[in-house]
Amino acid sequence: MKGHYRFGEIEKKWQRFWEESKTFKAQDCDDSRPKYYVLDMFPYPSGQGLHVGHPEGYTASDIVARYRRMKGFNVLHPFGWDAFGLPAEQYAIQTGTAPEETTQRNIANMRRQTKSLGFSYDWDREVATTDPKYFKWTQWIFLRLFNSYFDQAEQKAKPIDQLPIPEGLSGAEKKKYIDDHRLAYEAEVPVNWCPELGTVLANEEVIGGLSERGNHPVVRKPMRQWMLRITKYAERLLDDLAEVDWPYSIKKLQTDWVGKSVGADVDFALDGFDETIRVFTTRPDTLFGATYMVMAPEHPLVDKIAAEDKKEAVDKYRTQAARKSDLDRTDLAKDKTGEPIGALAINPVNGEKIPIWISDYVLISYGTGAIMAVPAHDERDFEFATKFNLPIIPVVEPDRQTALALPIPTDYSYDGPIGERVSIEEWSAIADSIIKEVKAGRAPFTRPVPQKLEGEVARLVADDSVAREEISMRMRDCAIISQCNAGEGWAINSGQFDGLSTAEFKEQIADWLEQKGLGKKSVNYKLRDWLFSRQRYWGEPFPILHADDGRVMALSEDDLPLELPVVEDYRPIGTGEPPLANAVDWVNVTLGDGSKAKRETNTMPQWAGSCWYYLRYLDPDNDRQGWDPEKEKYWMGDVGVDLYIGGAEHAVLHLLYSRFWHKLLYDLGYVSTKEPFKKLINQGMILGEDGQKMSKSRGNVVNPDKVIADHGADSMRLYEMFMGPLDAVKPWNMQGVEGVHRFLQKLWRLIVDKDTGEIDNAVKETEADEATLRLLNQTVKKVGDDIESFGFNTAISAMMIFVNHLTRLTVVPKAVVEKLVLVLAPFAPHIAEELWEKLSHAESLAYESWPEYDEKLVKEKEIELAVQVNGKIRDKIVVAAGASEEQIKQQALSSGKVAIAMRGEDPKKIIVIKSRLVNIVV
RNA sequence: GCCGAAGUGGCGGAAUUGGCAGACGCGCGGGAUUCAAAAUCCCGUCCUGGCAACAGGGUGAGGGUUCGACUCCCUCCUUCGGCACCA
Repeated sequence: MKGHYRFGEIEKKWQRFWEESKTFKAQDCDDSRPKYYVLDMFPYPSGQGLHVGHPEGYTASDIVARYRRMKGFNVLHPFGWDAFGLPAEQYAIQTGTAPEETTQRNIANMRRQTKSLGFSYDWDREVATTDPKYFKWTQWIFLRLFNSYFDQAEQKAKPIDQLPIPEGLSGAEKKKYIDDHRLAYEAEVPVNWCPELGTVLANEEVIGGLSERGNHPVVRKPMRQWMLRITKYAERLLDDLAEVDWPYSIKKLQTDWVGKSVGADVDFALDGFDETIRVFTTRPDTLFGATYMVMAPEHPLVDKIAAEDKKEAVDKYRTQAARKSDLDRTDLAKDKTGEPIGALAINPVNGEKIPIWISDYVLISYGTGAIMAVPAHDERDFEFATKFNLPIIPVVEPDRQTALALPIPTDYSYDGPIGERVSIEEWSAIADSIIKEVKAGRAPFTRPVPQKLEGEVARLVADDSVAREEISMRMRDCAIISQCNAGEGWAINSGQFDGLSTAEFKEQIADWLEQKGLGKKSVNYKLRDWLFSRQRYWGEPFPILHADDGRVMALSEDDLPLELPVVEDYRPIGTGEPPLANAVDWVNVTLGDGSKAKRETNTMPQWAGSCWYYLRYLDPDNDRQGWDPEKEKYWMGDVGVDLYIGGAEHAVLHLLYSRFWHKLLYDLGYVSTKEPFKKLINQGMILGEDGQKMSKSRGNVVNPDKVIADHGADSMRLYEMFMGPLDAVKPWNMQGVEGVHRFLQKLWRLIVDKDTGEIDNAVKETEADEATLRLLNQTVKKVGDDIESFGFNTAISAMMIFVNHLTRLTVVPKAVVEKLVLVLAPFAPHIAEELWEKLSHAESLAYESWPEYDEKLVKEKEIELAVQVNGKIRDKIVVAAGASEEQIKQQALSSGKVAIAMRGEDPKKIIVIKSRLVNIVV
């Protein structure tokens, strides 16, 4: 049976052909064609190999790449390996196998798997982040960070030698000043230290305060770390999101991660001390409601101002708080803890003395590490105040709708120095007095009535709506006090500011504070500087030397790459020093002047290599530069990477870090766009056949090698695209693979004679009939449109419909199947090439023009319209495509079924939607 | 708790963005072919009633807007993903 669809042979044949002919080699700087850069998020080469989730994104990007080539674009479609990573290091610790070796083996296997799917990558541009020829430039970019500072006024990075240095600094001060402005700097920051394992753990390796492996306790321990000043770019990272075409949800995630809040810094004087405490608040309009102050336990001023008799309690609380990991803190979020420190702050707006507490719900790392607490209008402060019986003063009156939604107070009371004591028992008395006032003729108010009061007083003022309103006005403070209201509204209890809206108040109080020298407008971000060092072996070494005299020196560019030393033992040494500290010969360096220095023994995190790989693809073999500026200009053009496809798990960190590095490179003139990735698409996760996440322990992992062996790469590609929308989470179904495989079989049999393997006799050089021609044009249009809008599943469906149509014909016009083969090619390239060859074309179809369609032939000649009577379909009519509204009306009314449904009544209105339906309203 | 996405046949999913709900595929039922099977082809397949023509119901639940709602608005429920005291 010569003519069977032998996908195995065909796929190998064409993969070899593409590889040998370098069919997909991208031409640098070819100005004769528009460029198109399609990028996949490169994978970590794991020992598990490829899983079926990988080819989903890769197939989608490959379809676009192949489609764009046929549309005449010069396409850059590269691939590579994010090859540094923990698993290889863990394997090294367990077995002694060098991570380099493991990594090479895994890359070889995954490269084989990736190639077996027939993706049109330009393999000549393959990169691996672990290759010294690659990480030389990762280190080079680090040096750019180290040797740059951020000019606040111009909002951009500049070379450090342009940093203006204040007059009169000593040599040491000057050096410190410079170091304090570098975008890469060293700092003592707390990390997850596991004494038992003698190592530092990543956050995800710590579960409930214990190490993931071995369940040993983990503590926060300050250690010297490299940090990157990403926070300097916070504003630009937010602003430039407007320039990119990304899913809304990803933009939102990034926005929230940066976490900009606008508010004011306010200085509170201390009773009995010269110092002031600065707080940051987004609600300066609630200053009059600040009834106490909270400082983070770690706040440096605490020691100084704590009262003698409180010191012991304060110390105790601090040690407790220090022992909590970040996780513990959040676990205990519900139950607030704290300790008064016996000092008073003075509220600058009204001179009230308010107590100062410490509590771990205030973070030292955000804002100023101290807050003014406004329990009436902040959930956390409210919780704290009710627990510790602190006063609550409402200073914002919610609008009517919000007030109505507030539950009625039950038994809340407090004994604070400010504000009145309120309890449910007193309500009747208050209500009585209100009613008296109302009867005395006070003006009406538009306030809601607390429901619980209604029963008691409604009787008295049954027919007096004015009274009801008045009562509710008087009760509002009770309602507000009993419940925290974080919303906006109008100022009350706020002196001369009463009556202002929240927005107006914020404006005015900021000016007022500034005038009095008590505060100013201020902006804060959640974003923190990037902890950029790891105590690991398998990562990029820092190109940094620590001289014995304390100087920190960068290697010169000529000394790059700084390669990893060969070591015997991949474990960290017990002190917490990274494994590189074991490599004594590597670590110790004699400088040109004979003095000694030690190399940095931390390594860079996995993010480093993936931050800029899209640039290395532009010029992967360049050993003089990270990339050639001309090539960068050509491929990155005005918009950067045209299409970037990858998993949503990188929505925040990878994309944010990449954007940060790109902006630095932009500031220094190495790249020509503000943003690296113009359009971003996330592929959704593929679940196992049981609808669960694929995992070895569940035994529901689908092996791509097996799918390809059983059904072929084309079927695999087609199925992954046919499953549903690219970004949806969807379960695998092996019978679905067979379904698309049958489609390819059907197409094959349509064109190839099963005995001879030649073109089937039914395929003839002949004119297509009208219906076939119309469907062909519709299919070509649909497939093209769907590729452009990433609707691959419906594109495949359209091709299936067309193939089903063709199989019913006795004679199949050759020109028609040729176009079909061309539109199928991006999806199932192997079978398409084979059929194209059988249709007697000597050249690969990879650069064949995408078929044109004729808009006139896409349109139907006759259209079936649904006829509704009062919105219910009663009949269908067929009209000519160009029929007028009047003609359609007449034809609709002449239907017998319609007449019955109308029951003899006259049409009140007839709605005609051309090419859709007619609705007769009676 | 907050934020984001999504709920459509037995299953994956379509629906020109307010206009014939269920395209296409899977599965299932029936038939053809075959000594038989696989493969292939044809017919059927949202639910209820009916031999049928047909009638009624139907897109997580309830309400609303509209001649007309899977699509827009309000309330609620469920699932998935992210964040976690950020003042």
